[in-house]
Amino acid sequence: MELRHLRYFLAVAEELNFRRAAARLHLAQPPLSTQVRQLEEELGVRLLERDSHRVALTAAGQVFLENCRRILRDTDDAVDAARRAARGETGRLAIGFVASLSQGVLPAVLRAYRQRYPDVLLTLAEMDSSQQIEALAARRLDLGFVGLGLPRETPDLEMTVVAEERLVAALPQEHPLVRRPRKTLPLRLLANERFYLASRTNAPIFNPWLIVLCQQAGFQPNVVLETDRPATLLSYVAAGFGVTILPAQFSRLVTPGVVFVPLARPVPGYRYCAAWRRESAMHPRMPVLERFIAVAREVAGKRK
Amino acid sequence: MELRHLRYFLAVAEELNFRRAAARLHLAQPPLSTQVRQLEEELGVRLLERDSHRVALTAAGQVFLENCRRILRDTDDAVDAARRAARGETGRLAIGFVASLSQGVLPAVLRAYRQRYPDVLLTLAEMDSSQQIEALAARRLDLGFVGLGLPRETPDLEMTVVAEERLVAALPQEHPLVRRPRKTLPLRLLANERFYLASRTNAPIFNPWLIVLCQQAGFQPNVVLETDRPATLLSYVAAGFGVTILPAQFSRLVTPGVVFVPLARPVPGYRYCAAWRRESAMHPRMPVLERFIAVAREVAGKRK
DNA sequence: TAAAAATACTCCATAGGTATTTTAT
DNA sequence: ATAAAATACCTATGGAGTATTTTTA
Repeated sequence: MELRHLRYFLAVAEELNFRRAAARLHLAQPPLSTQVRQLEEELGVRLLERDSHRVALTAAGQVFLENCRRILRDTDDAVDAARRAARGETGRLAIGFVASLSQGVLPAVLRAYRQRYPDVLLTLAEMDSSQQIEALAARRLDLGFVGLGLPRETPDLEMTVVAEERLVAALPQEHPLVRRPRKTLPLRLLANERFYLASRTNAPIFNPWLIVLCQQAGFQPNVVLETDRPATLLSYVAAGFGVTILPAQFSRLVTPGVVFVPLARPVPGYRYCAAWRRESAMHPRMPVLERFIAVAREVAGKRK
Repeated sequence: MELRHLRYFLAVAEELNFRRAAARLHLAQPPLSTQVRQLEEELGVRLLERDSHRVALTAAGQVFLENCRRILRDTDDAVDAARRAARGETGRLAIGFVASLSQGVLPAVLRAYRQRYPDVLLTLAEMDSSQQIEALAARRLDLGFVGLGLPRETPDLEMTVVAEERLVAALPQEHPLVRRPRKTLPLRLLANERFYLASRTNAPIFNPWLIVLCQQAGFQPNVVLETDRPATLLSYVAAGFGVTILPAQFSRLVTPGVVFVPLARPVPGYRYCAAWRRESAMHPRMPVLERFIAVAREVAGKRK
């Protein structure tokens, strides 16, 4: 039994006339009769009563007709579903992101993507950058939004920058540098300070990257690691224990006794990127991912 | 696109190996490759990634695979459903019956039928015999349980007797005939009585039939028609207004002042039958009906 | 180099066409 | 007599087989 048999039977059952059904199928009448008869023989069931002037469905024919309609509709739908999947319009995407992006590009990208591809099921997971890189390799994630640290080459990943944030130094209110007239602070002026950094939040990407920045500015920073959140670091700064450097968004964490000063050029901003597994012959890039990357690039580009 | 394409793709998708899939399909490998490629070309979508050592599903392939499974299962089910319908195991039957059969053969037949053909949907409607005959012609009923009166030939119906009930005369307690020693009463002894008959309950089958019986017994009965129920007739009898004749089941309606006496042979019993449209070339008998008739005959035969 | 899929070609089964017969009104 | 489906027969498309090449781990 082939779909042809179902299509032919459907036409005859709807027209109740072999000649018209054949015309509708762009077919001569005799082969149509042959195929329908063949179908009946395979089923071992009479589907149509015919005499020379009338064609009528048997009880079995009525039952089969309804099923034929459904099956033929389902095959059309299956073709359509496959095409949509190939176009990246349906499917699943598992996406990771670092917490510090949850108020940045990420919502903008997600909004734009969901609007264009509403039938893709997105799974979001907040994870730190290194967890994401591991999860990408393990195929638990399809794409991760991570902090871009040392541009260490990860040969199995591709990435694109989606956001860049200036760095700000957080200084105690009474610190002499606060009284400088300039709005920005050259990094090298912090050479003798004690740096408080949050290992849990920023490790392992941000902290090494910052240390390299200091080295490029001509000094080896005196670093104290606190296994805690940025807000905690700021209270240390407020207490006058030292200074810290953070992406600009954390200056929203207004803290009495703490003054935020943007770092002067040429200190670069801290960059975030989207990362995904490099495609291979056996694992071509998933269409959904392809589309997501395109949207992410577009939205990130607009925000620059 | 034909079912062949789906079957072939399914095999490859499950084996993830063209050679093994071909073997499973009792087919050589090259035609299998050809067909799968043909399917992909028709869809305009790559379903499988292949290299010389591995075959993997694309996202679209996964979507299509699930739909293929469902469609192929559905076609098998459709074949099965058609066969079951042809065997009379599924479908619908609209059945009519006269009220006086609702405690007779009818429940027995229905019980036996439902047990053997639980998937047939029965629609039951209590109607008098002539309504049923009309409904049969109008195809609102497939089978009717009716009283068998004058065996007037209805060329478009076939029927089979399913029950026969003796007739009883209902006499006032003080009637002289009650004092006869015999247990049964010859009909001709009622020649001079006034007959109360229920036109609503018994017309149009029973009453004419009874009148013919009287004529055959040698008299023209003096008939009073009451548009009412048997219980009402019996109260007239109790009041001494006249007599009535009823199928034996109504002697259950015990009424003070009324005595029931079975009529003597050769007066026949009143017969009920199942009736259905005669089959024609264009309207062969529905399989469900065929089976129902067989069960009805069997159960009616056993009860004799 | 080896294992697997793709390609090249050949063949024949059968879907589909044409001409005609059968059937029922 | 007519209209429709069935039958008979023919044609040719394309599905399947065999032999071979290509590909990549």
